[in-house]
Amino acid sequence: MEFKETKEKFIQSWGVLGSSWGINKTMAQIHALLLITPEVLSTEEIMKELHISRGNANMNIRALMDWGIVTKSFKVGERKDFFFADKDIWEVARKITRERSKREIEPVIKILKDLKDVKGNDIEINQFRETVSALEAFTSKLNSVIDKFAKSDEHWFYKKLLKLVK
Amino acid sequence: MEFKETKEKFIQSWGVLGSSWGINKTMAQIHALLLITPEVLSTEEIMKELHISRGNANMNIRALMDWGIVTKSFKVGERKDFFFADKDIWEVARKITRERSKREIEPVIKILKDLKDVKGNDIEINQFRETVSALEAFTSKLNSVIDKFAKSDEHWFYKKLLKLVK
DNA sequence: TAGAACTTTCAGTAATTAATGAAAGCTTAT
DNA sequence: ATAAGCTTTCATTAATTACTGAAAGTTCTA
Repeated sequence: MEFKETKEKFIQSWGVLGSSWGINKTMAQIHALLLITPEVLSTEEIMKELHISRGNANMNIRALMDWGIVTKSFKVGERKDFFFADKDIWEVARKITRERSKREIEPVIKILKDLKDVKGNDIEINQFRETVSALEAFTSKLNSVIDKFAKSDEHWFYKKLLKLVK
Repeated sequence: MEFKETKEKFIQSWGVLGSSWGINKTMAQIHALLLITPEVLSTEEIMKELHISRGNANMNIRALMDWGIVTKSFKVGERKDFFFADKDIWEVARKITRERSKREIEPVIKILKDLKDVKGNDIEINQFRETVSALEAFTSKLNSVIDKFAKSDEHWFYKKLLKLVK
């Protein structure tokens, strides 16, 4: 297989994985492209490589910067912006994890905490309270693991993981 | 707040959480409804409660059964199917985790394993190989943790988690 | 302060994904 | 064998989500 095809297959696959995890396809593809590119890339270059429009490129590059996994950089004598991705996969995983927890899990925990205070003694309400409490307990626990992960350094977590899987 | 509203808010929130994790809204809502309902429900009842069509209800109930988190049951003297959800949240989490790993993570690992064998010595190809290897290592590790989790009983994993977070 | 080089926005459009409901398919009872 | 009661399918339609590209905005240079 040609390197060009290999590269395309990788970008493509990463896009598919992204969409099934709620990250939009183009965002995942731009990230994939930057991950495997040793130098920085301009918006133009990203547009050309992925055959996407300026607006689309701009929006998704910004989203990647918001997530903290892509950084803007400059070249002397050039006015254009250039971009590169953090190549440390653990760091990337930590940032994504943290960001998604903040956006998706934390608001749900907040709602669950409220809802489990519902008053009443019907069998229906009891079942409700029990389920919501169990979900809240689970989700909070999960979130605290995520938080720990997000703040950890690679070696600490890696050691722990090894123990866990052993 | 009325119990009815509380219930609706819960179903609604669970639907939102579901969509951001690649599980379709209705599927998550039916699951939420069954989780908080002490008795079994028929397709009709689910349709009425969530204001959805017969086809939609049927498709998503089947998906929930495929995932192994909802079960069909019968009532003596009735021909209709009834459904209930497994109320054990840990068990549900295990099944979802396992299912998603199988559908989404494992195929990607397979592709990454192939791609990292790309031949060549350009700086570009070296960066590619390095990134893909790192992703593969990370994803495989993650998957083995998931697998361990999926096979574990609650107490084993809970104890491990406690240690991890401590 | 004019205009070139570049970035951002956003209304309109396209693509994707989910939902509907009528029809076809089963199953059971007589 | 048939019809009632129920489930499943799937072509059509609706809703959602993502993308485009032209125009407006910004920044830098001279």
